[in-house]
Amino acid sequence: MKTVSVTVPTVALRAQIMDHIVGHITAGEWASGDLVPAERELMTQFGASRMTVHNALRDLTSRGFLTRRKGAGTYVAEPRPYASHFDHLDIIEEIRSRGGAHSAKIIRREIRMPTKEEAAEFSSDGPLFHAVVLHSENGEPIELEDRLLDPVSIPDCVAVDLSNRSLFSILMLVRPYREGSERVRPVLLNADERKFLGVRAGEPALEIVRKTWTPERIITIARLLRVREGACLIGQISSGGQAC
Amino acid sequence: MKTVSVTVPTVALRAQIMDHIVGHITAGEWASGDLVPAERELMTQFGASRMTVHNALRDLTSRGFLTRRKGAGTYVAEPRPYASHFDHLDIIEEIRSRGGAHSAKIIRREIRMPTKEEAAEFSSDGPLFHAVVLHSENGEPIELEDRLLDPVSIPDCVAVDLSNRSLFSILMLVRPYREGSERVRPVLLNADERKFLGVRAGEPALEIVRKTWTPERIITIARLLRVREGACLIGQISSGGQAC
DNA sequence: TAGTGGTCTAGACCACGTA
DNA sequence: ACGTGGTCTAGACCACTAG
Repeated sequence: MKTVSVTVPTVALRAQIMDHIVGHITAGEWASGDLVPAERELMTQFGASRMTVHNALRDLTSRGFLTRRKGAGTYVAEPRPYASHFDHLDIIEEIRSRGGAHSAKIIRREIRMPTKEEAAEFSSDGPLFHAVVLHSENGEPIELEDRLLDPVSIPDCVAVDLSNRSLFSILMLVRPYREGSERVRPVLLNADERKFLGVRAGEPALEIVRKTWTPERIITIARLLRVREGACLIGQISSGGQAC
Repeated sequence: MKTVSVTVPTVALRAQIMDHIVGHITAGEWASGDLVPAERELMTQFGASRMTVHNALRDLTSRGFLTRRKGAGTYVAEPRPYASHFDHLDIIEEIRSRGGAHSAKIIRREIRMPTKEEAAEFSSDGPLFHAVVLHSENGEPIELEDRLLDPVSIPDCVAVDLSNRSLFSILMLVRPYREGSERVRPVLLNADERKFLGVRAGEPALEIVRKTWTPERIITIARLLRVREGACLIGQISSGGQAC
């Protein structure tokens, strides 16, 4: 006889408890508002300590599957409303992920004084960096980027090479963990825009207006006009789980 | 002398540790890839037990602020690429949130056999529920909804009152915790579509094609044509934290 | 080998809600 | 009064990584 050491595929107790509960929810056996077994009950059911059970339930709560009320109990959460998710906010990344070749042409790049409206948007009378860049995929223009930037955020923004890196990705490096808003709508292009983008009148275009800010101030406002492949946005829809 | 009992605003130790770390990250003092103090070090720094420190770090890891490697250490995570979020996938909710009055007109509602392409999409030769609904806000049409639905998901879908509830919200009730994909692009409308929506030729429209499924099968495919207020989508941009 | 994170236990005290 | 979740401790054993 010989003793052989075997790697037992141990599944963490916490994960077992979480799977057990999520399983019942997604299977529809436990509906929204239903009471979930109490911590002390799950302890005996799984032979786990209270800490383990509690951490499993806390995790599921932060993911949006459960709601808990001190003194009352643990309940299956209401499914949160659906939301759609779009990645690839950076046109250069988007093109690369499709396997295309990106090129950019700088149409304008200057530091100038803001108009009254712009000064109000940025809550500042200081000069603004204004860039207009035409992005192309495999030689075909797909996005016209018109961007205003508070130079305070990127002091050397005038020196930046706009053709290889997008201003967007540079902002991400300098100022991660920010927030913003986005407005998407279909528009008709004017003659200048059509000329730059190389499309004929009547060709539908997508306008994306994006504002991003730090807790203190607006950093940048971008107006993106997209045509051809660029005018098509692909997103994912999700709900229920996940804290977003 | 009298002893007065005071409610001390105790901040949970775990939260203190989390705030401490997130603070250093968002302030830019700890950059991506930097090593974060080890659990045993934070224990002495905060006078906390290892469980408390560990749970704080695990929480921040699940939120995307940190990455951890067993045997190596805890590091500040790379900021994840930006993503934008759109709520209000339900046109009726969207209109209500604007304070508008919703009305709907059923243009088509039938159960019919699928075309070859549709059968392939649904991986089923069974009959499909096909509905076309025109949604209006304050009397003005803003969305033309063309929806195919696998009747298996909602057996009594033919009986549903489409004017007060959207099929979307009903699906949410019956089948929460699903996923889907969404494609958004600007389009030109044909004569029929313009007639229904009451817009003139050349008016830009937004097309949204949405597919949602359970782990097993596709439930529904919807093609939404949006004009006027409906053609404008407002979303939020976020990055850095949060596990999505 | 020393240090790291991953996991778990057994017990404790507290605040809260229900009855 | 009792059961619930919220929080924390002080230990323990393990697997992994690095020098």
